[in-house]
Amino acid sequence: MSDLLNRLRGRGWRMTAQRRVVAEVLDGDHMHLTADEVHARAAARLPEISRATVYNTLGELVSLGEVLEVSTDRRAKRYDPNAHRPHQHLVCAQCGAIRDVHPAGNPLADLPDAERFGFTISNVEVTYRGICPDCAAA
Amino acid sequence: MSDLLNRLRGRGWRMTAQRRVVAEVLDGDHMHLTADEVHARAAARLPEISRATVYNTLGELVSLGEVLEVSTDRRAKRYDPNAHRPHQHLVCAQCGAIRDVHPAGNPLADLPDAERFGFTISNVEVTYRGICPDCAAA
DNA sequence: GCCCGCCTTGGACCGGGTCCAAGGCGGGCA
DNA sequence: TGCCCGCCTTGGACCCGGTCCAAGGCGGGC
Repeated sequence: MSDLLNRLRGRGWRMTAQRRVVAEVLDGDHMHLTADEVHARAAARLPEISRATVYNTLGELVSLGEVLEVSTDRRAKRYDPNAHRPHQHLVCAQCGAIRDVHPAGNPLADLPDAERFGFTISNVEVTYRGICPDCAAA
Repeated sequence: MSDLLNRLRGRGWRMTAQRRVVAEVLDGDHMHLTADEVHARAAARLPEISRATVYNTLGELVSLGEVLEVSTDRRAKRYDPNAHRPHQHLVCAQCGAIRDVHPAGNPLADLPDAERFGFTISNVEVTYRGICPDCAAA
């Protein structure tokens, strides 16, 4: 559980109360929180923590590859702690709920050479959109 | 060429100089312009046109299904006049260039039932990211 | 236990986008 | 052809997520 903290320490992170709290919020339950939601949860434990620090820390976690940034809409970015198994996202068009999903096969394989226009492709993002069971029932 | 204008008239659009100019800018060359770029090109022909009108008109074209909104980054939305043939996007991670691409097969087919969590999926967006030949050469 | 320099802070700022009330003008009808 | 209704346009204020900055705080190696 504090594997994450250990990895971070191992990478030379100066361990501050603020960083620990942010890392723990993300590691705690695997949701797709916005920066503001992370800030709110962190502030519940460490009331003085500032918005800027949360943004800084999230940015560092992203560039260390410990957390993924997800932009499924044009509202706030969301942070996905599930960075170690490749996956895509399924989003409810109505309530915005997000689920990690694992499509079969490699989505890159679907793009013929003639459609690559000489690009060196490194990454594919797939977003499935639809209505979740809860919204369908309502 | 003014097929677009005819369709819009047919749908009860009140045809104003502003709307005509915005529609023509988009219809003119098939790029992926931002709202501000559309505004700049429209203003070259109709200097008094306001930003608000460009946003309104783009929004209407999108909801009429004549233009697609593309959000490949967290900067400005882009508007894709190629709304009548389904396609995905290939984006240069360095310069931001965007190309329409047509993957083989239906990307939806790759998502097993067990990974759909009861959602009714209506739409899939795929973004391929990489380096374009120009940036690779530089 | 000290001290260097990385981290945190809060508040200003930014950019894309939306909203609004007031006035303009398209186009159906006579 | 001309009038008039009501849809469209305008510019400027506002919103929201995010970034930047200078000053002070504190982690942790020695």
